[in-house]
Amino acid sequence: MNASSAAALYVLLVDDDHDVLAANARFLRVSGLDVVVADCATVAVERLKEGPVDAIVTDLVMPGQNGIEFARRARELQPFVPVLFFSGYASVPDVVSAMRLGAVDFLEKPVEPEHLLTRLLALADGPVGAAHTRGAFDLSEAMPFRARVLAYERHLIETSLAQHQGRIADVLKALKINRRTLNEKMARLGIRRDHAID
Amino acid sequence: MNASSAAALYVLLVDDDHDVLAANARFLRVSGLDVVVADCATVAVERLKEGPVDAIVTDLVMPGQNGIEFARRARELQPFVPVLFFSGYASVPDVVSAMRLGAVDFLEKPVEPEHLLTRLLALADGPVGAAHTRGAFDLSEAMPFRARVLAYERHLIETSLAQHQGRIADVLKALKINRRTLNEKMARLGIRRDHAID
DNA sequence: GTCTGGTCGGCAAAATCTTGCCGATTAAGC
DNA sequence: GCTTAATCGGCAAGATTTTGCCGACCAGAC
Repeated sequence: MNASSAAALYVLLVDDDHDVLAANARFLRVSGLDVVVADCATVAVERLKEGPVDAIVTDLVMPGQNGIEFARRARELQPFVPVLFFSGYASVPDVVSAMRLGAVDFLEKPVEPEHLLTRLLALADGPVGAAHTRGAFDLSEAMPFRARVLAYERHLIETSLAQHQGRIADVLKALKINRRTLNEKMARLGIRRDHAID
Repeated sequence: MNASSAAALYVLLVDDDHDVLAANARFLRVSGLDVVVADCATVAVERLKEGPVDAIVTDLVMPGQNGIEFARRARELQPFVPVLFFSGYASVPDVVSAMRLGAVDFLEKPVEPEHLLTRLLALADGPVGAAHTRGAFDLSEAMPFRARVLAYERHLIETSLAQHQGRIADVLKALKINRRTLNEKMARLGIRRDHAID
């Protein structure tokens, strides 16, 4: 929460450009964060093996192992660490890959230190990787409990229905649910079994 | 709807460019999918209100409501539907927003119909981005319906509890649920509100 | 035509869940 | 000690949901 006290964020900063790396590291440090740097994926991985960090900030494009590869490796070592990418040449597919891999953010180069700091601090309060760690389900406070549960029921049924090409009998077995109950729910939730034959 | 032929994917295609819309729709149809189109977010939302679709493919940039806004709205109506964006002017932040919102994919314009089809079919078998888009909920078929719904309820409650530092009163408001009911559920599900001080 | 497998929906009893009312408990303040 | 705010849980009337039983449909097989 507060970057002032002893609970400073411990950040691993990875960038192959030494000047940028140093500059950013310095800025973050004077801003109260604990920063450890690495100029390539290999070094960064070594660093991760030593112990947990609160966040990883890495360039996407680096000689040797690229950011995505590195992030994948990092996830193996520390499954829940938030990874924040930045890149000057990010293509849409790159960003998609990164986000799928669980990136919590993606900044564009040149990275403004203040901006980076803001994002990092944001990680601190807001339930971090919430977005992907938890799924698109607990979208904010928007929907009331009841509605969400119903939505989930609908999802389960529709999914199972699709998975079994709409054969009720199979869905029944898969979901271990009473036929009458399933029928009732489908009626209530307005689920039609379009998924016809195949 | 079209229940005659196959267990076709039922796709909602949204694009303000009528020509592109028509062309893509045609291609997908001859490829065996069921397609319903909309030339703006408003129409698309109306369509969603009518019933579930298997996937939504939408342009990111549209007059009126943009794709992100639309996706958010769509999620309220159908929380689990996979949303696939495409855009020709996607900026990195756009892609980040989209992915955070649970997009399963992001294509660049011009969209090659074959490519789009491939991505859509990919959704069909292996719930692709499932891991994070959907959360740990519709994992295996293992658990029976009842159990899964309960697990989801538990998740919702625990999440909200954590989000409000264990203050029941706040959870009540957030989830719009009766206090007595929440208490009952917590007792039934064996949820304790440990979440002490921070 | 007749039979069979897969589905539906009406009905009603049984099982559950929801919720208002009320008193109890605990921690913090006055 | 007394008061207030935040929670809990017992109880019971109501509201909903779940299910078994039964008859009906429809499509394909015989």
